[in-house]
Amino acid sequence: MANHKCGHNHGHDCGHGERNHGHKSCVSLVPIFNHLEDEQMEEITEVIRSKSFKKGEIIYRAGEQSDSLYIVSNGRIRIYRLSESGKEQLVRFLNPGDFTGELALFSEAVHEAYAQAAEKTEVCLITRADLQKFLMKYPSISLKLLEEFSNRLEQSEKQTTRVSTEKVETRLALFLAECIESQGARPLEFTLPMSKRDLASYIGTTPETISRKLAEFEDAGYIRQKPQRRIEVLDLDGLLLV
Amino acid sequence: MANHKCGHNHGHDCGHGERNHGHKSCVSLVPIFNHLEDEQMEEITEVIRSKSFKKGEIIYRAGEQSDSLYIVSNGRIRIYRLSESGKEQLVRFLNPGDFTGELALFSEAVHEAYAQAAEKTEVCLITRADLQKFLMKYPSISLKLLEEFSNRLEQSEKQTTRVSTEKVETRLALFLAECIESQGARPLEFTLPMSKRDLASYIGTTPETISRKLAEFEDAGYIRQKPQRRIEVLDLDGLLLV
DNA sequence: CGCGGGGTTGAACATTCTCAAGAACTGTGG
DNA sequence: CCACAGTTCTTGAGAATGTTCAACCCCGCG
Repeated sequence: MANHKCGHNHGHDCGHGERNHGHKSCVSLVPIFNHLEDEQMEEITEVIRSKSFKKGEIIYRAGEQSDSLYIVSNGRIRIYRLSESGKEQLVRFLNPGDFTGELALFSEAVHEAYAQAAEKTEVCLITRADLQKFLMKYPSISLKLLEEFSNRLEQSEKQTTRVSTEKVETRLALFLAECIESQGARPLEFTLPMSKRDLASYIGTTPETISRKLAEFEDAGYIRQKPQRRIEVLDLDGLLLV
Repeated sequence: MANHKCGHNHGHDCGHGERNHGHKSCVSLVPIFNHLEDEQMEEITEVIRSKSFKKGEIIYRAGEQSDSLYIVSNGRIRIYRLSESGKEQLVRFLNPGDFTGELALFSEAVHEAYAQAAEKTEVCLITRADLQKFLMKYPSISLKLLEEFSNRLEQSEKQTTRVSTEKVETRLALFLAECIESQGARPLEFTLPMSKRDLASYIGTTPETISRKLAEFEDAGYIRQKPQRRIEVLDLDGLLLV
C-alpha cells in the first residue's frame, strides 16, 4: 500500500534475465517486502532478476523443479492445475504485486500447478537460497509471508467447501457478489475478471452451465448482462438467496 | 521425527489450564519446534498452557476471536466448515503433533472453521503474542511453519481440483489409494480413518453415495469390505482407472 | 434387551454434463 | 473501415450422475 514510489501502473521493463541493480521495480510493490527499510530493500533488489513472457507462454509446469519465487511486476499470470484424470482447473490469477512459486520453495521442490502468462507479463525472480537468507535475517518478512499463506489457505478451503456443498447456481451467485465487493463499483456494475470459460473452470462447472445460469439470473431480474463482460447487478439480495 | 524423548504414544496429562513448567510434553512432538536446542525449547515450554476437551466438545467456532495456536498433544480434532447455505464440510483431522488456529493468527483474528474434539483430547496452547515473539527471535521456526502451510495449501488446492473436476467414484478411489499409501499396509488392507459419514463430507458427497460406490467397487472385485471399517484392496490398478 | 447411531438400499427426482450446432464477438490484415 | 478467421459464447435435447427421502438393518453398548 505505502511505498509506491515507482509509478502507478506498474509498468517497468526490468531487462531480460539481467540483474537489475539500482531501482526498486517489483520489490517495492510486493506487500511482503514493503514494510522494510530502504536499506534492506536495496539488499533484496540486488539479488533479483527479471524475466518477461509473451501472452500464453508457460512460466512453469507441474512436475518441474522449482528454485525461485516469482513476483509479478506487470501483466497477469494464470495459475491452474490438472486433476488426476487430466481435467484443468483454474486456481487463481496473479496481478502485479502477487507472487507464486512459494509452495515449491518450502516443501517439495517441485511445482504442483501450471503458471501461464495471461498476457505479456514481467516477473521478478528471487532464488530459493537468497529468499531463505533474507527470511532468516529479517524475520518480519516471514510473518508477512505467513499472513499471505493464511489468506490463500483460507481462500482455498472456502472454495473447496463451496464446490463440495453448494450447487453451481449458488457458487456463481457468490462469485458475482465477491466481484462487486472487490471492485466496489457503485452502480452495481462490474467487469468479469476472466473469460466465462475460465470462470467455469474456476467455479468447477462447464461454460455451458455458466451461460445458462447467467441467463436464468437475467430472466429472474437479478442481473443484466452487457457487452464486454460487464454485468450489472439489479438485485443482490435476490441473487444471494438463490 | 527426531527428538521424541517423551514416549511413544503421546499420552500426557499436561494439567488443565495450568502453566506446565518443566516438562516438554507437547512441544517436543511438534515438527515445527523439534529442531530447536533444548534451551530454546524450554523457553517455549514456559509459555505453554494446556487444556483438555471431552469427546464432542467444540474447541472453537467460526466467527470466534482467535488468540492462540492449538497443538494436539493427544486425542483427535475434527476441523470442519459450514458453507454459506449451512452445509457442513469436513476439512481434516488433527492427530497428536498437528496444530491449528494458524489462520486466525496471521490474518483475520477470527476463526473461519470449527474445531471439535473427535475423542477425549488434550491440546497445548501458545498465545499469538508469545508465538510472534518466538518467530521474530528464532526465524527457523517460521521456515518450518511456512513449510507446513505450503503442504496444507497444496493439499487443499488438490482437494478443490478433485472436487471440481472428478466424479465421486474417482474421488473415492483416489482417497482409498491415499489411505493405502499413508498406512503403507502390506497385504493391501487398512482401516478407514473416519466414519463413512465423515468421509462423505470430506469427499463432497453423501453417505448414501459412498455406500453405493463402495458396493460397486466390491462387485467389480476391486476391494473387499470387512467389519470395523476395514477395507482390503484387491486390485489397486483397477480401482485407479475407474 | 432395547436404544441409537451409523450404514444400506430402493425409487423418484433434481442437477449438471455432453455433444452438437449455430451466433456473437475479437482482433487482424487488407 | 471491412471482411475473415478463430475464438468464445449460447442454446437445445438427451443422458449421466448424484441427491433426497424413507424404510430398514445391523451392531455395539448401556
